[in-house]
Amino acid sequence: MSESVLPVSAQGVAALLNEIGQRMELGGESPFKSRTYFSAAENLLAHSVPLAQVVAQGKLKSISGVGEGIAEKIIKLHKTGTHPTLEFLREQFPAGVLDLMKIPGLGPKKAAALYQSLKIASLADLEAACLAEKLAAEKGFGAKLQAKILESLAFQKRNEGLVKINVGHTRAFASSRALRGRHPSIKDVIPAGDVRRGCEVCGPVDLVVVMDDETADAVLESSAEFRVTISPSKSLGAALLFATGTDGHVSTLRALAHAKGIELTPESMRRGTDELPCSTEAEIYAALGLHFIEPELREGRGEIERAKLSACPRLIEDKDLRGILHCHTVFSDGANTLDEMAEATRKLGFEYFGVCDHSQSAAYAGGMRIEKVRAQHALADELNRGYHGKRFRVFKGVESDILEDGALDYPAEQLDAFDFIVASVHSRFQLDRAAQTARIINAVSNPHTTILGHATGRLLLQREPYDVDVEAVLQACGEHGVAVEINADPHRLDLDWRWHQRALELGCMLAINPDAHDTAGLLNQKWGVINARKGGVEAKHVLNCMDLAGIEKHFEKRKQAARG
DNA sequence: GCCGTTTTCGGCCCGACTGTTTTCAGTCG
Repeated sequence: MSESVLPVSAQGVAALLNEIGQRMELGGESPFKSRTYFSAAENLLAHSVPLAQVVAQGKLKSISGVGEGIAEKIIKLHKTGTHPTLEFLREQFPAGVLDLMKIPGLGPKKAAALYQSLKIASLADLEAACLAEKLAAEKGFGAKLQAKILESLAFQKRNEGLVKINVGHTRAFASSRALRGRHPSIKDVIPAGDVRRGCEVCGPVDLVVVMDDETADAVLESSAEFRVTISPSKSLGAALLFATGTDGHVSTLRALAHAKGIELTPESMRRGTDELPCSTEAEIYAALGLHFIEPELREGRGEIERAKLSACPRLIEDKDLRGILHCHTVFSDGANTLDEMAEATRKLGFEYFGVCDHSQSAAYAGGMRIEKVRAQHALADELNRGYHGKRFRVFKGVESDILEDGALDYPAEQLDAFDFIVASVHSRFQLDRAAQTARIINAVSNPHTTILGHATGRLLLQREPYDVDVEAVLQACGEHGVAVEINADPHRLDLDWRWHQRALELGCMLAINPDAHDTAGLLNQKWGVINARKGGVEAKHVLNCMDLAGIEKHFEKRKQAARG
């Protein structure tokens, strides 16, 4: 390592502040103190001015949650990548103890206790202790927790090597940029595989390197997290097709080709000794008598049979979205104000912004009591007066908790004051299937409900969906005219794309919602669009592809119906 | 550690569940 360190980015500094906070928790510091570090990190990330500029201008303390002490730490972390306080804390616990806290059921107290009593300093240590039944014998632990930990370690193992779509994309495009400079004969590097198919979780990076100089192959080697296919331009279509997959899709295509006397390989397409053109995938599908199949649909789920009969639908694209619904602000657990969020949305070219802060039961997320709702509505009215004539509107929404019995979180007269309502489950995940299903059906049967939020509650690679009869819920949404959310947060992407077609068959509209907690989160929309494409969704199926006039009418119609 | 003052220290987001206890601490959302 060289002495001169590049300034650490805001993201890097935020990660280090979070580490300080976590280590303070482990050390038993006041939870208020560690929480300050977490919120400073969050607000630093949400701050619109570049960190280097804020530091240079001495304006760190203008960031909420940053005072004298944390400002000094941010400066040192930014300039050197560390801080004496952090180094001191790092001496108390090995890094592996932080990993323990990622296991559900293990918080800072329990993680610290396990390190101190059993010297558990990694997930491997933890697993060994559980298998040896040592954990259950510890004070404060028991057989149930031990079993739950083993289960979640197994869950992690199943998902080993997988990353969420946003990380997958960053990785693939960064490696592709890096490779491009590697050799002068490289013409292009195209991410394929899971990334190109728009999968919600991605395995190793697949790249197709386009180069016509075959002697240069040796400069590129595949590895465990990296698979490279080298292809000349003339057979790029074939190479891309094979590298994109899935195996199921490709093997069905090959069988189809075989039946037509065509041999299809990653290097070529031939009929007997005749080379057929395959520089694009379109040429290959055409030669096989198929309409072109978009990469997102190539999952071996009947798409080839459908492509024999008709062209694939014009899948939704980013530009089809006209507005944004379901976002948070400082009125609950968001980091930006309502006007910052609305203005950022308008600048992205959208026609409307639907604010949906948490409802009163979500106390942990700063859920709004009725007085706070009134204040937000007054502010929204004021902003809308300012937007008059600018073809932009703020809609007064709310993300209402679905209570245990399926009721929404405000009395009916209050519900009536909102323009629209996203109803979501945030508690009681462990209800049995029948109760959970009945609860959600009850919520979507409420005439005030406009959209069902994150229908299954899954957190990708972190938490399984709650046990619910999705078919029955979608059927109820269809019957009651409730749109089903495709939550575009890359941690969720819920409703799962495998259910999208069924939802449409049952008469549901879909809504692609970013669930943004700051202005940067508005860009989540792109993951939602990719996911919807994977589900075969078209713009006409999506609520927020309606223009401003259209959605005003939709909300108004539902409100009239709710008033009966 | 920050914040906002009833300007110098007390409050900070809190209620419910879960598994462990044997009356509650820790975790979670």
